[in-house]
Amino acid sequence: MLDARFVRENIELIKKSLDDRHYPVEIGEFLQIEEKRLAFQRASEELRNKRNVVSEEIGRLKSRKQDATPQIEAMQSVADQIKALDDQIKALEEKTGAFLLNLPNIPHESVPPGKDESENVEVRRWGEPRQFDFEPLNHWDIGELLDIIDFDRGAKIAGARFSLMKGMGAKLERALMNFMLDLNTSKGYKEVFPPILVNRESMTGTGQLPKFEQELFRIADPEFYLIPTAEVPVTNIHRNEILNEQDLPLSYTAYTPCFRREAGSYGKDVRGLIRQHQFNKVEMVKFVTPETSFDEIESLTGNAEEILQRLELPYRVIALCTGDLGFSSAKTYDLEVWLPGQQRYREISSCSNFTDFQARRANIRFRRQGKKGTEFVHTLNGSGLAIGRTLVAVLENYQQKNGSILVPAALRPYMDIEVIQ
RNA sequence: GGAGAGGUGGCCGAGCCGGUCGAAGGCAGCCGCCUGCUAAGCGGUUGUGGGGGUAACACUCCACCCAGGGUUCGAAUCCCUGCCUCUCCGCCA
Repeated sequence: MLDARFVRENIELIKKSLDDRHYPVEIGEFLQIEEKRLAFQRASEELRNKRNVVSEEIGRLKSRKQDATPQIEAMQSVADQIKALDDQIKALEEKTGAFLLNLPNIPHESVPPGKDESENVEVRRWGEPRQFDFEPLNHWDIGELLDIIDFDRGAKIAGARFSLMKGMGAKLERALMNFMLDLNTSKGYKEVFPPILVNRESMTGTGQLPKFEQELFRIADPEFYLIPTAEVPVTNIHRNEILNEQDLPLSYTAYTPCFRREAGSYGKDVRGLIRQHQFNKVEMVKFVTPETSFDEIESLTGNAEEILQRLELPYRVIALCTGDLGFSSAKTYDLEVWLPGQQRYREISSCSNFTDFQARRANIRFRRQGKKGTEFVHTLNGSGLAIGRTLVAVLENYQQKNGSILVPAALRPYMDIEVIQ
């Protein structure tokens, strides 16, 4: 969320931002409503001041057993006026609040302009796609041939876009989680294991609600939301808190299952593990001071890249353009891993700087040493990495002619075997 | 699931038969004084958000005693709803 006063005073910047994002929002009304709201607020406060002064006098009179009837009668109408004004203020606030909640973050100046994903910019590549002396298989074929991924039974148990990991497939999944958590904690990230059902406030704090309700699984009674990413519970660790400058940056890593409706993606990636309703992910989340956040996104992305490097999986780094940038993000790098079965790079991580956008929604502040007042922190997060897609990449990149899978060296301590067959 | 207690400032903790309570007291922090040093002692000071104001301070107004409603001229104090914590009983592990 952006600050109401900031929007009031920087309306041209907001217009440009929305334009860059190709994000149509009607902002004409906002300024007028705000003006009205402020005028009503001033009027209401003036009346309250009057009421406070007279009420105090009434108290004094009564304690001296003197008559206060005229004062009380005069204040009755004032109370009514205040109430009427406050009702109007509340109605106006609802409008401006809804408007602000649906306003996306402002892209950073370094974000390449563009209308959609076709104009994203490749920043760098790492590793060479392997040359196969046979026709590489898709991971779903590999998974079924080795009997380590069972899509039919996943569908029987739950439905489409669910799968059952078996034997070495399940173990590989677990090995990847542990490998990533160990690497991240060795880089200074604190491991946490948060709730995966969260309340409405948390979902609003990180920006999933109210705009993206249709993406989420919800439990009706009592009301809970299933997290679509660990970003939600982990960022909300510090919701409504004031942190100390010397404690920043705070870095967390968490493994959680993630749940997504994937509404509107019918027909996309229907086969395989790429797009599931439930998937595992290790996430990294940072709380930093404003002046460091654009350096932090580079190091955060570097941390995610190192996971792929250690697994020796070829990938490229993509800078999302303004038109493809997520709602809450000011800048995002996607990591895309090479999938031989599909002969293309596929997203495996997304690293974003949300600047103070989430922090303002979630009210996460910090105090500078020796200074009065508070500021909003900047929050960042990145997948490090999506487990299911990493497993896909391992299967497809490490497949051998005889149908077996070579276990990447980095994972052998976690797998106790060298080959899945 | 049944019964009860409670949620107050950075922390502890009074107030809770409505009025001068932004809130006693203690601790912690900060600034002075004192002291050969440390400790103790003495005095002062310390929240957040939003308006107005200022070059920036100052200053000033409003709101905030878990959250949201209500009663009242006036609510930390009374009423309702929700959330959370704790205790006992029951149930399940």
